[in-house]
Amino acid sequence: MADVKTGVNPLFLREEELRQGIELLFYAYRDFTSEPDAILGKIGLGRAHHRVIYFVGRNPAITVTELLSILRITKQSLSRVLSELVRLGFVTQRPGTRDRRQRLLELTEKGIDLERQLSENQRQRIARAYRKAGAVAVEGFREVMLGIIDDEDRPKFSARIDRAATTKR
Amino acid sequence: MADVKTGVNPLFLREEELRQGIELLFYAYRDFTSEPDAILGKIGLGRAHHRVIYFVGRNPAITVTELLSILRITKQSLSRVLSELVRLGFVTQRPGTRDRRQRLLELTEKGIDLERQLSENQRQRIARAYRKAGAVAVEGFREVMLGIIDDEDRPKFSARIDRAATTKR
DNA sequence: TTTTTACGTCAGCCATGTTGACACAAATAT
DNA sequence: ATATTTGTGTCAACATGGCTGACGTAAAAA
Repeated sequence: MADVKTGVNPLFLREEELRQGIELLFYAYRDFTSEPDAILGKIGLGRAHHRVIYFVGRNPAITVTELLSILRITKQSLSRVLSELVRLGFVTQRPGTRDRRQRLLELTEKGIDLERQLSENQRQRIARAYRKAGAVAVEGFREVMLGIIDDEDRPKFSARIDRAATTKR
Repeated sequence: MADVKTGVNPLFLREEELRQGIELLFYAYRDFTSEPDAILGKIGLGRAHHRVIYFVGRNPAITVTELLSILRITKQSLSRVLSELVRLGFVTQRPGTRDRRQRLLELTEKGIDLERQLSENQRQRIARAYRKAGAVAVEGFREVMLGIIDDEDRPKFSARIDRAATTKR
């Protein structure tokens, strides 16, 4: 508030800039999730289902523990959603070969279809934004987003490594 | 999948790029909200309270209707959270002067303190990311994020206009 | 053989969203 | 002047998706 009076404090601009960053994240996430949510709503599913379908599709044969570490929710919370998806035939489970306690998760055809439909929307939104902003801006976007993300998850965005090489099934 | 076999399909890279965009948003938002959530949890509040406190702090004398249009939730949902904040002394309401049906919302000292504490965390996260990425990247980040946001909310990010000039109280 | 790990389940609670219905005062339109 | 619309609030009921705590089982690892 003192900044308003002085009018020349560079910290005011900085604060304003940072608040814009906060708001960009809020609005982008709000709009980014709204359409898939609407599609999901029609078939009695929610955003939590979307996340599971997305990450299982993205990481075929992912284990429950790995999925939990991505989502950062409890196994009880995941269980509810995951067992619904299995029951409804979107996801299959099969025991791991080296470790038979594991349940490796995969999308069924039906699951792949739904995943496509949901993320198509989001991909289009991103594609539109990327196209409009241009390659340099996209690189800047990536850098800033990576800086916002906790260190431990950044490696996920390095030139994509075959997960089979780093995790044992 | 066909892309994997051909190995040279440029659409594969594009798909990968877009999926990375999706994931950047997921992880960034997850990490961006987790620390404020923890602070709020200790005093018995949640993310919904944070959003209200944030936008009331950002837009002093905002009306309930305006707040609803930002948050895109129902008035019943807002009511629960807002009346708690008023009851706990974080937010005050006063009737509008030109329109006495309105309840103009403002943060109390206590509300300002909490807002500071919560968004300080987020500002620091953004500041760190901005610093690391540099000015050009930040501009790219802004452009892409604006492209992701629905058209109608983009004007909010133009060189900040005095709200008093565009909305009547 | 003991301990740890991966996974699951039951039960209950909380936060935050929804819809629908009703109410009232104030502003606006006819 | 009266009728309608708008801004706000409230009650009630329900859904989703988090959480904790407790307990169980099979398989892997020590």
